Amino acid sequence: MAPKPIAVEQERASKRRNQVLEAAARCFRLYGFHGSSMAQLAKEAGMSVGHIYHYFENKEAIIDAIVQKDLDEWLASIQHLLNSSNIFEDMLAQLDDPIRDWLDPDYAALQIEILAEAARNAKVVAIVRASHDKIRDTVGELLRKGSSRPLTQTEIDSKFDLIGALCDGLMVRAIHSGTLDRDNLLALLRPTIRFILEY
Amino acid sequence: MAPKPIAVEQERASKRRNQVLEAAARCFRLYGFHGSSMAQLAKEAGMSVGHIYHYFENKEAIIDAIVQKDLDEWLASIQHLLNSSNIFEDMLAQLDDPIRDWLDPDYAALQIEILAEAARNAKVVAIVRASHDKIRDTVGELLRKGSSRPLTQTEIDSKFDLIGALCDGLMVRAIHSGTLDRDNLLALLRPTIRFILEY
Amino acid sequence: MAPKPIAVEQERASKRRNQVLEAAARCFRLYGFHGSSMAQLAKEAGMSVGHIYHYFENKEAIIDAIVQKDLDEWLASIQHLLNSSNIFEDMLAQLDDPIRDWLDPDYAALQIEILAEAARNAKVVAIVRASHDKIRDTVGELLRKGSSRPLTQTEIDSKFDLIGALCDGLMVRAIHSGTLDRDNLLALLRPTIRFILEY
Amino acid sequence: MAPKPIAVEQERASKRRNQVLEAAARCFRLYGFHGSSMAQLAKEAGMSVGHIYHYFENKEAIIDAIVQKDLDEWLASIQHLLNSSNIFEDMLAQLDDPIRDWLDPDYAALQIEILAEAARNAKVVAIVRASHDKIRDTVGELLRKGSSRPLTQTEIDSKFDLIGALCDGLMVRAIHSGTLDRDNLLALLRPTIRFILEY
DNA sequence: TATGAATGAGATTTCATTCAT
DNA sequence: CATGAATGAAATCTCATTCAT
Repeated sequence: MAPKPIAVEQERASKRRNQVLEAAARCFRLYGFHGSSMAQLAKEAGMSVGHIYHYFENKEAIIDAIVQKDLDEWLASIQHLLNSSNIFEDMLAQLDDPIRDWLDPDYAALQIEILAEAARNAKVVAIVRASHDKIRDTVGELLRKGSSRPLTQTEIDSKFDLIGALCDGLMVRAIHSGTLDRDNLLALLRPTIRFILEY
Repeated sequence: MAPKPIAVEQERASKRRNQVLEAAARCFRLYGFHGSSMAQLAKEAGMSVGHIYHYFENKEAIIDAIVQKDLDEWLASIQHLLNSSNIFEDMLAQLDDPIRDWLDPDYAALQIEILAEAARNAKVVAIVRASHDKIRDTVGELLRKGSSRPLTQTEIDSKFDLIGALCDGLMVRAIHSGTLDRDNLLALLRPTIRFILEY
Repeated sequence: MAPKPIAVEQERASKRRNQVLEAAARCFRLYGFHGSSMAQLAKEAGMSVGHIYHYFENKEAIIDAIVQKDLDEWLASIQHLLNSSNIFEDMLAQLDDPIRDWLDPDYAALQIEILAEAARNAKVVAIVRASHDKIRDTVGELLRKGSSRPLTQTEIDSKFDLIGALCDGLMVRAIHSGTLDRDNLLALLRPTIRFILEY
Repeated sequence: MAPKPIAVEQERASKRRNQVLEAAARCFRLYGFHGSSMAQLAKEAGMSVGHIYHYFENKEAIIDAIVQKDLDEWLASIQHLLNSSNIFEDMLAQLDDPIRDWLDPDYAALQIEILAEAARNAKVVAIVRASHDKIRDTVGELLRKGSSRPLTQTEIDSKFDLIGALCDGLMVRAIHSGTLDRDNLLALLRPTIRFILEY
């Protein structure tokens, strides 16, 4: 019989790849990169161990793909602010959703896992830094556009890093605090970020 | 031969235990909990693999002890502020040293490793939370003492969490940013913390 | 559509089979029987993995076919000497070409691979021995025809085995000597073979 | 309790290493380097799989050691001829034992396995060539000493290679001939080698 | 005829832990 | 107190073979 059209094949392959990535994300969240075995990934993905290797060269490649995907989504989520006419107010107004993510232990667990891997794995740290640089550029532009006065590059950098540190830090505390009171936190977070933005 | 006095024996044992913990800390910083083998720990500690099991029940116990030790040192490092007469000013003045730690990639790597483990390991998260609660109490008292007006518990909590998030977040960024400009950062960090303290 | 004539079909099939065998020979030379995967063979043959199984029952069958083919070619290459009127002189005069083969590392590698397989694989050793017996018969006849005096069967056998050993041995040395000086070797090889022939 | 004397430990370790090598030689003879699994080696050596890795870095290291050991024994077996006063006659007289080895299918199988590996494995070919060069030097000296007339280096080389080819070739034929008549073969081999030696 | 997705067994290697000495 | 030989389970990865299309 004739082989199927290429487009159909590719779509199918891409679906399978995603199937693996989603299974991997679940496993990695629960057990970490090195705590998740290929056998677990395979079971979770509903696929044989060997077949995963049709889509990914090795386990490392799955980790890389997960990290890349996660950062891409992050980057995409701030792009729309570039078109805002009142950037700072929009940022502050839309703080709720990201905060929900950062304080979600599942989400936080994967972020921390990525960080821990980045601390020792050259390939992963390269991926993280490349994305981070893009985010820095994007947010830098947001800060410049939204500011009421001209900012030097070092001012932009320190504002970016401090706001970033607040976000990352909340994520960290989502893990080691028993429970955080989100509303209570937001009540102080908002004025603090405004303070930094307008400093 | 006459048996040695018990006190001497115990001191010796305690020394050996620390020898292991210090070796473990070095390994864990470099390779992570799961990337460090017992053989590596033994080599680094100048001791046989089997002998480590005289001092620690298993690898897990070493991890627990490292985590506990790290948090104890953290806690100890803020105790002296309780006796200060001008708490906020002292805190801000003494920000340099901790910042140096947080931005040190080696130090940061171990903290992240602990966090990642805490995200999945019930015993470790219990240790971290117990210490965290003590720190929360101590810092809470500092905030109460140092504040110019009476604070509600929720106010104290949010201030603590936000300042804590800033610290933790800087550590995170020490890993995924290439290099951070410490002085530039401090120039904005100090007023931001002051803002939170005095809010 | 009308089915194609059977002969055409068969010729096509035979072509495809050879395509696989030639690809296999290339792979086996480079990586050995067990170092070549079916995926490699398929790629080299410009054919899908699954399709190879239309022409060969399994990998073993490909190995068998390669071995058979190689020996058949060997056998064919000495047939024409049977018609020679001056057998020994023709043999000695035509020594150059086979020597070139035996000293060619690529050629030698496949022969050794076949031998190594024969040492452990009953089917392969059977194929090799069957061919070997035919070669023994053919060369035996050459020796009888070319000899100036009547030879006993044991004399023929030992002459055959010793000349054969010289050829096989040169091949072996092509692998483990860095480089052999072919001309230098021929200068002594020719009189030695003549010595054996005329003994 | 006090640790044992180092010498005793080392002897024990060396014994264990040999235990592995002997088991490996048996397996490799029967199933080849790549046909023998670490599990088989372990079983044959009466040792757990993991423990083999205390003595050898990996499977490759075992192969290398086997190859080296085999060649060392070969080299040792010809050293005593250097002290002979009638080298050629001694060589011819002592031909029986080596011939027995070369025609032993078990012995031959391992040699062929080594060759096949050498044809593709850079490390193994280096080991083989290094030993081969030593053998060439030793035999070269034997040829020079035993010869009745002065020999050029190229003459020595071709004599060495041709005699070597005869030996290697007999080994090859031990595998692919059903059975060889050793006495019959020797009756022709001896004069042939004498012919080469005295050419 | 032709594809390549899919499987699952098996290979090498690592490592926490135990135990005889 | 001290060693490191020894185990065995589990991890990653490869590959011959099958099968739906």
